[in-house]
Amino acid sequence: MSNNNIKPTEGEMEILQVLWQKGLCTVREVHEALDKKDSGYTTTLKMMQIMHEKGMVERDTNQKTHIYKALVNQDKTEKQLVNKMIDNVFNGSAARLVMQALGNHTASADEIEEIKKYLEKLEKDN
Amino acid sequence: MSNNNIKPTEGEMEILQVLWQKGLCTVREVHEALDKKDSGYTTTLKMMQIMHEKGMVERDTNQKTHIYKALVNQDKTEKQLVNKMIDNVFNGSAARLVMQALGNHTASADEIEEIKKYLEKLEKDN
DNA sequence: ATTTGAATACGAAATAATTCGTACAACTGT
DNA sequence: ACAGTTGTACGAATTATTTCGTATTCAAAT
Repeated sequence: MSNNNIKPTEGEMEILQVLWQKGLCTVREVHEALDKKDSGYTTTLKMMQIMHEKGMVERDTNQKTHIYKALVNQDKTEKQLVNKMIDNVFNGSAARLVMQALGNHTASADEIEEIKKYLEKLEKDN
Repeated sequence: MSNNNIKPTEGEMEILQVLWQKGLCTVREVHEALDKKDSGYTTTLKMMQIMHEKGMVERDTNQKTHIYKALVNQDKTEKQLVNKMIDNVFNGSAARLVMQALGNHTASADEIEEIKKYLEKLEKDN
């Protein structure tokens, strides 16, 4: 129960996405990765500053151009969001979420194989 | 591409949840199903009125006590939200979402069986 | 008929999230 | 040294969402 009951906003999630993927980033790198034609550079800057205040990211301010890094844990955050969706949208049924996810965004044959393996492993562990 | 690019808010989702499950509902029924000690009856009422303006629900106003019914499609909405999460949180990988969902909210043995069947069906259809 | 309770309508406050303008600081190249 | 460019800081406007107070309507029970 340690620290985070963090609930990133949608905009924050987009930024975290980039930080998780790239590790260390300047604001500009993040902004470009998001290539939002709809919102300006200072918007991204501001959001990252707010995330810093909230303790979601840390930054190195030794250089003029600051370097940001995610502090919130990716796996934990993903779990949180998925759980929330399961409760919130699928009335607690993980299975329903899974089927919706697969029926949908059609997973490739490889992905399906991978998932099957995963399921077998889960069954063994019970 | 017909009508909805609806993006229900979190509060709206909670209400839709109830409507989908029960079919027809009064405001009070919805409010009670949500048993939020934190927000009052008129809040739920107002939200449902707004949802009506947005065309997410319809209502029968023949009686004093209005009867609401969801207009947005459950399956479609779920798909939308799941897709969004896949893109937004799992960089496009449905498989990653699935594993997160399973590893997590541990699905029962029955659920796992069900999912396996589903996967086999998917494979045949390719 | 009058009171009481349960409903809706509606405006507006409170809160949260996003967006941006503008000022100023630091580096770059001339 | 100075102009131009790129960066951060920060307040404030905008927009979205949630919440509620208050007025009013309707129906039922006294």
